[in-house]
Amino acid sequence: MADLRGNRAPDRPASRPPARRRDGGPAGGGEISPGSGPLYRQVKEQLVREIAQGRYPVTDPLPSEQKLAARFGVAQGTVRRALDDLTRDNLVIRHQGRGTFVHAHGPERDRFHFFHLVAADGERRLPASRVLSVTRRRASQDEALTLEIPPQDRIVEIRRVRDLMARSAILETIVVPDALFPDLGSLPKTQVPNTLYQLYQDRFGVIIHRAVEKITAQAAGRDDVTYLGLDRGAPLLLIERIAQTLDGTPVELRSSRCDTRHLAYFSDIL
Amino acid sequence: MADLRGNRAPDRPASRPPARRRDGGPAGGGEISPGSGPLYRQVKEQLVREIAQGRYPVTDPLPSEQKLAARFGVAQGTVRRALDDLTRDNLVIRHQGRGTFVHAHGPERDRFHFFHLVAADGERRLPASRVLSVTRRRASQDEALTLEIPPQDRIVEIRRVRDLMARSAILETIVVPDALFPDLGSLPKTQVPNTLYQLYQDRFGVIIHRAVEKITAQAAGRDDVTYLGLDRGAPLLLIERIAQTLDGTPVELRSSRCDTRHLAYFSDIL
DNA sequence: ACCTCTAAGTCTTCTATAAGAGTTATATGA
DNA sequence: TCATATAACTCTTATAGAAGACTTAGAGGT
Repeated sequence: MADLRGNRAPDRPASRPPARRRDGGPAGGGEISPGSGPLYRQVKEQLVREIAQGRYPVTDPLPSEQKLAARFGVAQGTVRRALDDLTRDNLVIRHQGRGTFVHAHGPERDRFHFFHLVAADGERRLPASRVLSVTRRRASQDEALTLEIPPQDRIVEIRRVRDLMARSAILETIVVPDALFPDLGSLPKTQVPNTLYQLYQDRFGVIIHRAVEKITAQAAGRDDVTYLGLDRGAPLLLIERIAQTLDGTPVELRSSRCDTRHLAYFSDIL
Repeated sequence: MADLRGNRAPDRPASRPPARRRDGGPAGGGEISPGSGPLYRQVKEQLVREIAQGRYPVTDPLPSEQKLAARFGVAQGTVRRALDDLTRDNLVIRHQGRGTFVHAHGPERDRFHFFHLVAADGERRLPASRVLSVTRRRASQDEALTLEIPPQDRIVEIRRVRDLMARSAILETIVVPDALFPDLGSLPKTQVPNTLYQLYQDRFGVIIHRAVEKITAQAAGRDDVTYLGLDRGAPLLLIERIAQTLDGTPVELRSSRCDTRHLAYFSDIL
């Protein structure tokens, strides 16, 4: 495997990619053989596959542009084009002189990229968490449907309250498939870290790549009164998030009920 | 003006850019003269300036890569790098064989890029608008501050109700500086179009480029009861948007009060 | 003997250039 | 009117050198 250039002769000079153009003439119709479209896109898609299957640990770099170019049988610039695309898709991060790394989760990324709630004073801080419960149970019909797991499959549910500015501000319920996160359900409450995505990544090899959030206004119910100190029926913000991995598999359901008296959701439209 | 290559000799062959590397030797210190940083970034910044000042009407294309390369005295690939950046910043849109155009507003872009409210059934539709009033008045202190205009300056306020699925769903108040939008305040209610950003662009040459939205939950007040048919105190979503032009000048304040019983705000985190 | 600093070397990504291929619109002739 | 060139444009690929970061060998001090 490796060479993307299709069914040409395997006489690659190894040090200098041949000055080919495209596979197949301009008249040909199908061109389905080894992958169609621009070379750089084929390279990109192959790299996405490899990253998705966890081939490159976040601690050490991907093969260099030169190595990848040799492996795929294309020019270094073509690999570079693909890697640039991966960079703007937030899949990898590159450091001149050091190498290219799979973009890992950490406090920074979780705070700025995946956490959009900002205190009234404008300060962006990651809240402290107080875990209420960690339980293992069977998925509801809705949960199984959105997580794309068999009905009645086991899931792990984490409930927690997050404090912002010494105030209980967010009541959060997190649901993940038990199959993907073995032993997570047995984790003691005190051992659940604040930045869960980092845990998913470091302990279970699951990298959260994108998320979709649905935001509505709700009236405070019993739990909201208990844990957030809201009046019954007071307006609160409900954020329902579905988080996905690289290949689009939904792996986490998260509903956050927020007291927006001292808190707001911020969204940038670029 | 034009040539970005600094204070070199003006002996450019016009058809073939010289094979230079950088201005100044590696030992030199300052290098402040014509602009620092990579060439492609200088080209990009120059293009942003020209686009921001409305030099290229949205109807016809920018100069071709070759022309720009000749004008700036760089290679075509360098201009291309700059234009690619502008593409991913949503400033321009490119069509192979046709040309490069300033990315214009229209129903499509307004619907998918700047309108994040989606009906419960998942359908994405731009709502119909019913304009309540168009008035000219003096800016409040807050409004003047966020719009960065002199206090007490004149502004135009548009109030309207937007219907989604034959239901009054959004109560919207829009505030823009009168100075930037002459005669907008005199527009009859029936003449206010649905997609305002297209109007800003086509009639006033103001291109909205990015926006920041702050979302909170609120209790329904008197107006909400009147126009949205909500019960007093019922929870609703308040979206406060500040829209900016290319150069970051805030030009529009928009507050949308949404009945989220049949509507939700969607946010994609990529 | 051991530690510290320095400099060369090597490996990495970044920048700039070039040329040919593909796409689209327009002009031209049957 | 329709087919066919033709011109103008962007897109793709390739190559070379520059810039940055880490490794390692060696000098010099303690």
